Amino acid sequence: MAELPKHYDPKAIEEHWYGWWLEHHSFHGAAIQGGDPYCIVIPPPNVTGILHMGHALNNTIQDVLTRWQRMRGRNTVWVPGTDHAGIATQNVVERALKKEGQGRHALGREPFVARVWQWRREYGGTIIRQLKRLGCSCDWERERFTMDAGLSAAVTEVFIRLYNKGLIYRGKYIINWCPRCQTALSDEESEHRDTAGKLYHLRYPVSGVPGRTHVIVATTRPETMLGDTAVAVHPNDEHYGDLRAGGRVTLPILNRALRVIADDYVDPKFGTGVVKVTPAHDPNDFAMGQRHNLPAVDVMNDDGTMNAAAGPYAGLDRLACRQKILEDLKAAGLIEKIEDHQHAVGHCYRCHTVVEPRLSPQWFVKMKPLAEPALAAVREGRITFTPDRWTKVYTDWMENIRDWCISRQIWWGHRIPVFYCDACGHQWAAAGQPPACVQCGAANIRQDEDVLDTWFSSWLWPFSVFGWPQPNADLQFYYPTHTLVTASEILFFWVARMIMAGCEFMGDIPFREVYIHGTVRDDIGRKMSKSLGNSIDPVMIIEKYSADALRFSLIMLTATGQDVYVSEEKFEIGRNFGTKIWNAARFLQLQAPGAPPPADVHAPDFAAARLSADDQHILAKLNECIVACDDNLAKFRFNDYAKAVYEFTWHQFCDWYVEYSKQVFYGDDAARKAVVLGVMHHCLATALRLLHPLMPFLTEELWRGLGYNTASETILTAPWPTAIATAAWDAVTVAHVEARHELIGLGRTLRAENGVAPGQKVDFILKPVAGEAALRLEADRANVMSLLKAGTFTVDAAFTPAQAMPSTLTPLGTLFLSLGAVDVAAEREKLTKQLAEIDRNLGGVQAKLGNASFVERAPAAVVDQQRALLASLTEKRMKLAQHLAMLK
RNA sequence: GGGCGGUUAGCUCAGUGGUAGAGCACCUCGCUUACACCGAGGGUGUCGCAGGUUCAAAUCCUGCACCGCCCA
Repeated sequence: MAELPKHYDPKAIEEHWYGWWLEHHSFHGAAIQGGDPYCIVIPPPNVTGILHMGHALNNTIQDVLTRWQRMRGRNTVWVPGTDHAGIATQNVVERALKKEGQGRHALGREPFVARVWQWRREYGGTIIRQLKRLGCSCDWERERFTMDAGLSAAVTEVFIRLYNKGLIYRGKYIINWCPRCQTALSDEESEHRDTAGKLYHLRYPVSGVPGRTHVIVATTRPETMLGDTAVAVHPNDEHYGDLRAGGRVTLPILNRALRVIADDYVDPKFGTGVVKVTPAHDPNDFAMGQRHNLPAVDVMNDDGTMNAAAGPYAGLDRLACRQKILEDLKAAGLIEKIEDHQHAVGHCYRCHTVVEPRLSPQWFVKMKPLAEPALAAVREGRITFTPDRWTKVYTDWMENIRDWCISRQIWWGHRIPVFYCDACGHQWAAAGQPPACVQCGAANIRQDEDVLDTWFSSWLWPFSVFGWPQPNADLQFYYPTHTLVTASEILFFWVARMIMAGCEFMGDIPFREVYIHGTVRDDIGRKMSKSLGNSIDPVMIIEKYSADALRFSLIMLTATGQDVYVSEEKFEIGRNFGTKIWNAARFLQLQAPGAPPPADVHAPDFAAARLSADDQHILAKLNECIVACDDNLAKFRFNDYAKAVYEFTWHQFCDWYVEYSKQVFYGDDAARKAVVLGVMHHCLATALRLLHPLMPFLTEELWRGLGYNTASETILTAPWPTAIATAAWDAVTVAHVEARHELIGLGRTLRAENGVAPGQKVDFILKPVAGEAALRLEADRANVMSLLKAGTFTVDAAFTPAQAMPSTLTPLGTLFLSLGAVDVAAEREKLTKQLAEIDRNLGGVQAKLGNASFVERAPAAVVDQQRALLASLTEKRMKLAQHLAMLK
């Protein structure tokens, strides 16, 4: 096999292996293959979208889970697709039309929709291509789009069912209106932002009450006063008894008589205790209007300009109207005062225009009946959230759920399947295009003009992607899906609604566990956004650092459910790690050039007797790593999973085992070499599989490059490593190796402290502790000498330095550095410092053990641990004191 | 106004009762035949503040401050 180049070149390799996987349908699963299903449905990205870091994190996590479960042998399917993003996509196409000097109304509905389809064919595939570059192992043969025929049929079916059940109704209520998009929005689509505004205190003239010429009302939107039909006070507020008894309040400018009503909603302590009531432009005022039979006067047009009801202001934009009204009121002396006021203002989530609460005829879904089973599913633990704190957020929202406004006044989307008969007035819901009225047979019927909220199709995603309502084997097999991975932003928009839809239409939950990850932010904690210009483009990172590096770095940095701060340098973590593994593989390859790896790398028969202490140690560490990977993956602790592989590969395998192996490979014990080579191949083959979900490309390249592909051609379907139950190692031996690592570290410090040049060989003498240490160290001699760059390494239980020698205490004994000339004063100072540190610790331990209630109440194990600590500190202290005494 | 999250080494974050950790950055030395995208060594902390519980608190409880998010 060809020698690997010194640096990993990801570009060609990523494209090559992704192509290979696609060609071999490696990501595809189907019910017919049987087995244990594991399914994830992607949160469908917006078809107009381009990949950002949030997508990169979200999809890397899904890919990690998918690849992990696939390797574990489950029948795994990750269903990808996009949503049609009604408002966003329509906006994009309208902008394009505008450039051509055209508008959608001039074009007409059908040609416009055709134009959107054309746009989607040309540009709608961007994010899908980007997901492929990220390495996502989605089952692309199942790619879906919410406007596809099948998914559209699901939408219609669901609408009709709910309609016939009486859960969909049309009515005039206050909704959030975006004057720019000219459509209604759901409550969730109106984003509240704290905005610095003004609170205008206005005087409304009063007559018929002695001593009262006016009342003062306060508002943040003075232009809405034109729609006022009452003023309200609290029923128990004595200040306004007179007003309620016989006062007449007049609306300035329009000179409309306003009713005076008493309603609990009014907070008598806020402002003057009088509020203006505008039933057509405020949800609370609307509710009051209902209670008191107030007329509702709508003063605005769809585009945010004032209509005829606004009298002299008709035709003005709402904000221009506000200015003009304020001028007029000021001239009339009707402004009491104007205060600065912070308040939350709704903004359109697509175009960020200030949303207008407005009375409008719209379609709604009655949510309470749907929420109950969905709430039960979570309360009973059939669906779990990770992190758990989201459970409460979910249940709070569900308990206070409000009806869902599902109609949109746009053209791109699923048209509401409701038909009206102009002849008999009948209204009904039906699929397709009915030729005539189902009641009177008249032919002049028309379909509702509105389309549905995009989320009205997304909430069906976990079953519509499998062809529901058509019965089929895949739906049966993969539903309920297993894990849903998403960001918290769409918990209400999407996650909660999917649970409701699943319970209602499938009679079962859509998924079992929801993992909610954090938001990707820039390195000073700001959300990445185009307008701030602080976004890091994942594709640029892939170009520069590789997809594997992007994936590994992101995961390594993301603590479970916490936000992650990234900057470009962070991606060096993954790149460097990739290169490290690459070079470890090269090293291994160079030890047996041209030879295939041992046949049994995956299930080696390690005869314990032939394994050295270091062999046993690395196998024990590998086993710990497997356990940690499984444990952390099962708990969605992806960063700890990444760290476990990183720590094993870099620090255990490369730093210690590979270094140790050099002694063997440079020697001439062929049998030893064979064993070490076998252990190394086993470690690397295992580590590659553990790492594959995170770094799919590099691991595939090495899997084949090192010839591990005998049993499984692609690492994608290679069996996930399992922890070894019967230990091929001895715990005491493993502990000895750990202690020896410590000894070597301390020996290196001794060299550095005493100014020994890195390349210079120098003699060490160890006065071993009692027990097996001396014997074991004899066996380790070559190893210790090599890693300490020792000229000689003498183990001598009877050693007493004849002169001043630098020394250090190690778990295996006192290590002396043999130097010609020694800076005695410096050595004394060092040892004195160490002695002081030991005394400090000793003091703490003695205080604890001297405390009767500690010995009495603390668990025996803790007390024993402290006693052991006392013994070891005491011994260390004694030895240090002896050495110090000799330094004279 | 209600809720949630955060506050630990210069930075980003683990740690969730028993002697404070990682990665990065930084400093010193080294291009030693896997790797300078590297190796060896180094050191950092009143664990936001104030009380309380406990033999023992970064960790549990209460209150407060600041930062962020969600919902009104």
